[in-house]
Amino acid sequence: MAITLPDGSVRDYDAPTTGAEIAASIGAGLAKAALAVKVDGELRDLKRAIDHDAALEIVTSKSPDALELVRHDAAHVLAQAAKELFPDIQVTIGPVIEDGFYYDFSRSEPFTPEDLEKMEKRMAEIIDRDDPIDREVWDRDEAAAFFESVGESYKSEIIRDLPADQTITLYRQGDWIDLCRGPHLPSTGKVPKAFKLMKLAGAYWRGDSRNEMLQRVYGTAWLNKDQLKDHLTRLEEAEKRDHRKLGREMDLFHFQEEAVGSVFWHDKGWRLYRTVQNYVRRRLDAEHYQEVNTPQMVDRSLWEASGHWEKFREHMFTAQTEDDRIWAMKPMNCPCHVQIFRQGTKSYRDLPLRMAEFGSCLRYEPSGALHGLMRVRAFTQDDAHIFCTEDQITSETIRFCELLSSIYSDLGFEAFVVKFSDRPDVRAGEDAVWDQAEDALKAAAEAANLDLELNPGEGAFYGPKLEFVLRDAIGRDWQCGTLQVDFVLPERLDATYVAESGDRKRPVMLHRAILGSFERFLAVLIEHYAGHFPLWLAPTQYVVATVTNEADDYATEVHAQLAQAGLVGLLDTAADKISYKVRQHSVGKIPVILAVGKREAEERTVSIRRLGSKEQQSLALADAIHTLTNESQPPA
RNA sequence: GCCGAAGUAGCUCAGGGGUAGAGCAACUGAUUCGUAAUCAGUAGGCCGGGAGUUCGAAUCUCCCCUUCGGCACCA
Repeated sequence: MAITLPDGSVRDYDAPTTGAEIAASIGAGLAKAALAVKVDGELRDLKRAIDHDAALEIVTSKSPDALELVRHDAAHVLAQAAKELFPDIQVTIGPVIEDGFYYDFSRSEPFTPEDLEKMEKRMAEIIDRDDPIDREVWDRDEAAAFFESVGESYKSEIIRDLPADQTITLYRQGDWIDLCRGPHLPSTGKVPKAFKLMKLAGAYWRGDSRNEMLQRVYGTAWLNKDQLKDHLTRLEEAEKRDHRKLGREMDLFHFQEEAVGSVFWHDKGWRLYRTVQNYVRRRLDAEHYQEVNTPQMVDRSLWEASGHWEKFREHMFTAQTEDDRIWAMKPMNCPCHVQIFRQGTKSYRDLPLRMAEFGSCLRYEPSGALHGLMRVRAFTQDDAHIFCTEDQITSETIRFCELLSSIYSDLGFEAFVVKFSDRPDVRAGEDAVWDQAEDALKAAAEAANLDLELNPGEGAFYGPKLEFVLRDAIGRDWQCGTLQVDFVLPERLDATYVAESGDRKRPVMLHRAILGSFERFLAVLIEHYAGHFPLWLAPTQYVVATVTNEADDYATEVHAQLAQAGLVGLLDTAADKISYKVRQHSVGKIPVILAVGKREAEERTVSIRRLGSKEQQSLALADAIHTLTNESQPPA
């Protein structure tokens, strides 16, 4: 039997053999380091028989697959530990996730943080035992009966639902046996002690809120302790830049109980908001969007016509007036934009018609969904609808993508990925219309040179969508932009235009947003920059701080000239030490500190210190104003 | 909405049936100083809200609200 190794060499073995034996025949070191094998590209247990010619690769901790194996085994060790400590629980599933794993258990009593510590300790003991992990193939019915007999009804339910042609495998480690597809490490001792149980949470069985709630234990697992430490450090860094914390510290906004899910924007936060909004408005103007503004409150009949009443009624704020009319606070802008489109007769010559609104919407989001600025009940979208012909979908998509990537880049985000979400189970419109919409959007995305990740079944109820997910400074992803093709709403709300032929036709609506909502985007922006905004975005751009009161007059003049040049900043003439002032304003994340003392006053210069730098630069006042004015100009 | 945890000064937190605490911030005064903390003093609280137990509740019990971590949801 010929086994081809990654370096191209071919070795001959008697069949059957195993990955473990092959590794041993190559070298004792490799045998020890081996975690699993790849047979013709398929990841397998080291101990599983190999009985045919194959390309083979020994997987060690250096392989890209190692982390996944280790995390998967850590999940199993957790399940074993939990079962040993709490024999009355049922185990369910425990997959690998980003940075680690989780395991869902069924138990009437909630786990406590102390239980978490116990489980972690027991996991270490199981690893020390170094129990061999062995694969067994079982008959389906026997396996289901077995799990039923030991009180593991979730496992037997999983088995019953597995596809008929799937081999049922169980893995035995020590006294514990679990249903699993594998592959696994050869023994529990191979799991590095570089894991940590992170948190407890509730999670629905099979992800369905109609099902019972299980108890989920989250863990993080790595190949070595250094990696674990790095991960924990990254989490601490993320916590420091949490927009809720920075929002308070930088005096940008607050929330309070009387207005759950709505933002109280303070002076500085609102300045940031306006800066971003004004920037986006200029970009839209340049792209020939019409900016409109539509009613906050609209009679329910419009939402019934659009289909939103039926689908989202319980998530809408409503008001009833003396005349018994029911009004809905608009949860979105599209139906209103169609009303503007319907005013007067539109011609094909009017298309594409790009209608934009900084649309303030209200949605009664479920209480558990609220999260700082990221998910609120009152928010403003940078919304627009492009009314166009089918032929224009491609060119409008390309145009939009160019605008979007340019705006992201100006705002400091260079990387983003695009997801394509197609028809959901519950939807409006005929399948033929969906075919048409999906094909059109996909073709347009291809024409725009986008690399698409597929996101099946995640489209809006009226059409497929592209989702633009940007990556922030510490590698986290945030969905912000969207582009959705809609053939349904123009039909429902009876939007038409007169075609070249003189016939009335339905326009296509492209729903699109770049930031998504200002609230959410500003949260992302705050966290991306960790509050250290570039000058054009910073709500307070500079502070003029005196070294002694002898420089007060000059400092006042510097401040006045900067303000005259359009910059926003502070004057600090308090009788404190300059080092104290530097600290105060650095903590306040003011990007530029201009220190002026006797020397500067005499020479008519300023000493500039940038946030995050210990360097100082002495510049003539006029040059400093010139430099800072240039730097504070928005990109467009 | 569901599971779990938490709400004490502006912030971070201690206290745990018998008069409400600290550090930082704030305010007042002094300090005139060269790039991340000068000194002293003052003020600040219905201990998230409501009910109950008790001679007495910030503390114990119940209900509610909000926040946090997840799940579900996200037009």
